[in-house]
Amino acid sequence: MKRDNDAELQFPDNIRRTKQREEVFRLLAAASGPMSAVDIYNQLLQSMTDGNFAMSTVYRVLAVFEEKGYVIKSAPSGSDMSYYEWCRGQHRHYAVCLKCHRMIPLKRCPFENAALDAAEDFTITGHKLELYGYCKGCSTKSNVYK
Amino acid sequence: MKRDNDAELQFPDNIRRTKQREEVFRLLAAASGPMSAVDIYNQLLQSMTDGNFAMSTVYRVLAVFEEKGYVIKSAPSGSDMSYYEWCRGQHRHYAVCLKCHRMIPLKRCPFENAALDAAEDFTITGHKLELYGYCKGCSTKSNVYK
DNA sequence: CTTACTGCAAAGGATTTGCAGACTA
DNA sequence: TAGTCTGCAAATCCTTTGCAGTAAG
Repeated sequence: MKRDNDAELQFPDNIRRTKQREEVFRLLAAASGPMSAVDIYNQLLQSMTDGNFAMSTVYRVLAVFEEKGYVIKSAPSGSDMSYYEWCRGQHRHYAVCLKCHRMIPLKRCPFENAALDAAEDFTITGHKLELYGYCKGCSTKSNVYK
Repeated sequence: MKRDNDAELQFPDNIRRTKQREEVFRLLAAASGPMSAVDIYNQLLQSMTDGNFAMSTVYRVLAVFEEKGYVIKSAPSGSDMSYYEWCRGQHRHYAVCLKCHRMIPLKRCPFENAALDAAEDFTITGHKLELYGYCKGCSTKSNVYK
């Protein structure tokens, strides 16, 4: 059931392998949604009982992955930091919970190949869609603010 | 032709009037698209020949406007700062130029009231859509990167 | 062995906050 | 006048960068 995401993902072979990069890759490959640099850093601190990890290394590794096109970086409204996701071929869209900030992937892109009569004189190369609201857990807790 | 945006916009009467707030309001009301706090600050420095304006005041005024629901704050991908727009009733979507970062408003929301079979167990309260690409001026300059 | 990568610490840029004085209602 | 708002400067938070040591190919 999780074969689509797990089994096929491999560390890219046009990037120098280091322990740090492999660790970041492993986390992103196993993640179900985008992670922040801090998320990654904290998880690495736990799993890495040996050497130390620097926050700056996380950012640098992510920058390399993004530059090579293996990682997508995004900054949802409401949160003031960036989130990173391993690129699994086709783009993804998310429903972002206004309370816990979890990003829940949509099952498909609501646009597909529909011709958008968007702005004139504009060459569209991509798009980003986020739905905002409350996830199952948060919507039942009733303390919905703003 | 510009009546829709200009003539009807008025300073909200449930907010204390100060010169600074009126100035920020005036700029946002006259703007054709979202402005950053720095944009606002710079324009204010020019028009305000008398007193001084503090960057922090701009942020505080914007925060009040947003809190009261008069201003929408957004953070497009590619830029690392937020943009603010006076809320004109219905929400807007934008085409964001990857080069000059201009945000060009779309003529209509591509969703309208279509039922999105989005994520299950998720209560949608809003959404955000951005198209990325190149505006007329930038696409003809051919130096398209990334 | 050479070049690229990492950890550490310090720097940067956008945004926020503490505080005393200024202004609105 | 009472309470809110502002300017200034310092502080935060996330992210980036300089530098010297370390590891990959």
